[in-house]
Amino acid sequence: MLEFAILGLLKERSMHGYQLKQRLADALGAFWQVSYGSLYPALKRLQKQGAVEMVFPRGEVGRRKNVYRITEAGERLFAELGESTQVDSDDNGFRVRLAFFRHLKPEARIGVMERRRAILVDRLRELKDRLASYRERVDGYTLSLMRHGMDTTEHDIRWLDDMIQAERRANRSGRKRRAPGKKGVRA
Amino acid sequence: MLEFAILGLLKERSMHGYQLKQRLADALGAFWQVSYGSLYPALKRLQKQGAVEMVFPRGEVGRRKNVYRITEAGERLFAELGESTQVDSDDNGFRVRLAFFRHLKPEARIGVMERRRAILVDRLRELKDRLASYRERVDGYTLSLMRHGMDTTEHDIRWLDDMIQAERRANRSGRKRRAPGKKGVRA
DNA sequence: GTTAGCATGTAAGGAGTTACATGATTTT
DNA sequence: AAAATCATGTAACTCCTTACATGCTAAC
Repeated sequence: MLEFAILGLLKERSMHGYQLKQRLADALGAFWQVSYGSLYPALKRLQKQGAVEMVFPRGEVGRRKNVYRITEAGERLFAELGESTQVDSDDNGFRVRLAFFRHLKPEARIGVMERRRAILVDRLRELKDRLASYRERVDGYTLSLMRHGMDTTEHDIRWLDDMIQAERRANRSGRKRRAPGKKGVRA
Repeated sequence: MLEFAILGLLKERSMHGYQLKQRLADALGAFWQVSYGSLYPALKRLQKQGAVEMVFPRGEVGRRKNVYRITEAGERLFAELGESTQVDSDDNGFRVRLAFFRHLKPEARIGVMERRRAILVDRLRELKDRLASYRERVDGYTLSLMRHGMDTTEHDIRWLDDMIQAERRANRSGRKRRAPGKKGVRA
């Protein structure tokens, strides 16, 4: 997830680690805080893999700032991670991918959203089933937890439906157009 | 979190690992799936700490089933973990605690919910601030993510408020339910 | 001239997962 | 007798965190 986010940020422009953390906080700070202890090792891993490369060979400008640029291999890795089914059931995993959706192909976007939707529908059914069979046996707190979980999941599904619909509309009209309008995503 | 959940289940009745996993799936399966690869080692750790003990010295009844019982030390550990501020910002951490709220003292319950509320209020402010300052610069997907995050967080806060209120009402009125000293919990 | 912020990194550890490995018991 | 499910466990790994350690640079 972190490597995907790093690549997504570097697709916009080359940056150094410190900047990456700040930009990550801008878009996802409310849900996900990354520490340097995971960020810098992740950058090194990506460099070793050849997905990113350093723009200045450490120390060129006098200031110790390691600016990284995404490579061709990195672009491929980004696309691969963005469509990976490995993180579909991870709530935050979906948020992170959504934050970089603009860099995914429209078909990939719809695929990710529909897989996510299927997982939420499963979760909803699971909650409904449990609630139906345990209603008498569970305490009020657990009941409240389940009911709130159902509400939230239903809300999430409606949100996804709106986004899927908007995406399809955008794809049908004007094949070259980018993301749905800034105001038009939610009804 | 896992150790807290195990202790919470064992407070109700003694069980073996396999049963623990099933019961965990009953209450929290929609949010949290635990694997045996973490469950069994956790039980061993708890046993080594003296928080749980085996009821049958392995193999007594012929059947290889390790039934665990919570100890006095385990009860103390449960209460400590239930009030720990270490997991307040973890969404699932709160759900797990809620599922065992009935075993916490009323003051502890209110404390946990109010700390959770404060974190959600922070998250909401963070989202509002980011949205206000980045509205023009972020793409439609990120915008939608932030707006949906705000909606969800507001919904969660209202839910918490209802629960806090209900808890306070219950504490003020029904003080006579359930004496604090339960001695016959064994067996 | 010292505090705050910029910038990078490592070591140890936490809290899990997946895959593997085994065997007993119940159901069909 | 085969298949399903019950039951326990380990090894290797993932992906992150916290705490530590360093030094530069801008601002007050």
